[in-house]
Amino acid sequence: MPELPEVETVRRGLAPSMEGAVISRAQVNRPDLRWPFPDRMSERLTGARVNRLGRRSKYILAELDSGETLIIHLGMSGRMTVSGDPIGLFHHDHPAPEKHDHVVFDMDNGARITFNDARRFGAMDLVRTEDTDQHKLLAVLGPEPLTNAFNSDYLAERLHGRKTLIKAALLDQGIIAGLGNIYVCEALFRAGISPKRQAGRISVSRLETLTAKINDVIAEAIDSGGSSLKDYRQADGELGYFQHSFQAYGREGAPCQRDGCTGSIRRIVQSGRSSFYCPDCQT
DNA sequence: ATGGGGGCCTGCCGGC
DNA sequence: TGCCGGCAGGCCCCCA
Repeated sequence: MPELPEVETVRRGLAPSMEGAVISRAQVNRPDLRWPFPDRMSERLTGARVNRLGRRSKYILAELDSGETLIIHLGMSGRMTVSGDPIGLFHHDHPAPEKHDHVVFDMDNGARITFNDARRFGAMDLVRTEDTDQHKLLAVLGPEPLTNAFNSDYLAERLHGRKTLIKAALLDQGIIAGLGNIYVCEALFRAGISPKRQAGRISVSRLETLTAKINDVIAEAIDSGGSSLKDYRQADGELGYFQHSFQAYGREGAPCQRDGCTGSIRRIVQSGRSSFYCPDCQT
């Protein structure tokens, strides 16, 4: 599920309940997700105050006053939902536990944060906060959209000479961090670039367009997620990801929405993943 | 170095 | 109604 905009939406949803609050109880219901949890994770989290909730790419970073940072990845199916009342004005019961509730944090403000992940491709780890950037999972990440480091000069340099498909290159978190299959499809559609084009054979001017469209689609998706935050606390945890309307992703057979284009969206499989694109206007 | 493909898990959906 | 194959928004790791 979660690419950068969804993870940022989750972060914003959790922040009011977690920042400044102490984890009074950390319930860990199994020894691992994708990898084993760090040693004594529950003990290291219990009693710690969350100074700040940050994000790097698709990772949520909970900076603790213990000097450690909890790194959280949602994988494909991970969800983090809030129940209870962080303001403390009203009494709210917590919903009954559900299947795949693997980690549950009770905060000292009454909020409960539940990490649910059916497929268990998610992950959690603890790292000394000053070593966060050097963590194995984070050290290899490229720049994110919407930062100064991500620009067309950078992209041109990284793609120069690369024979891999542009679709695969944009999914490579070491080149650009935070994109997944959906937003790569959407950005390539907006830029009019075929997912089948070789990464190193795209003109600089088209890479400028691509850079701008990546930034646009990510910013719009974050805004869209943010606009649904008022519903964040609903019991079903629905974040409204799917309210975002896609122009290519998932629209196989549907007419292309680009002005003047009479083509229709096709689905092809590239390196085992679906790509949705318009063969008429993405070249 | 680069790239392609397998594998990790469970749930859901469509077809028979 | 039940079974089965295919598919899913991620990412590490192994191999050529």
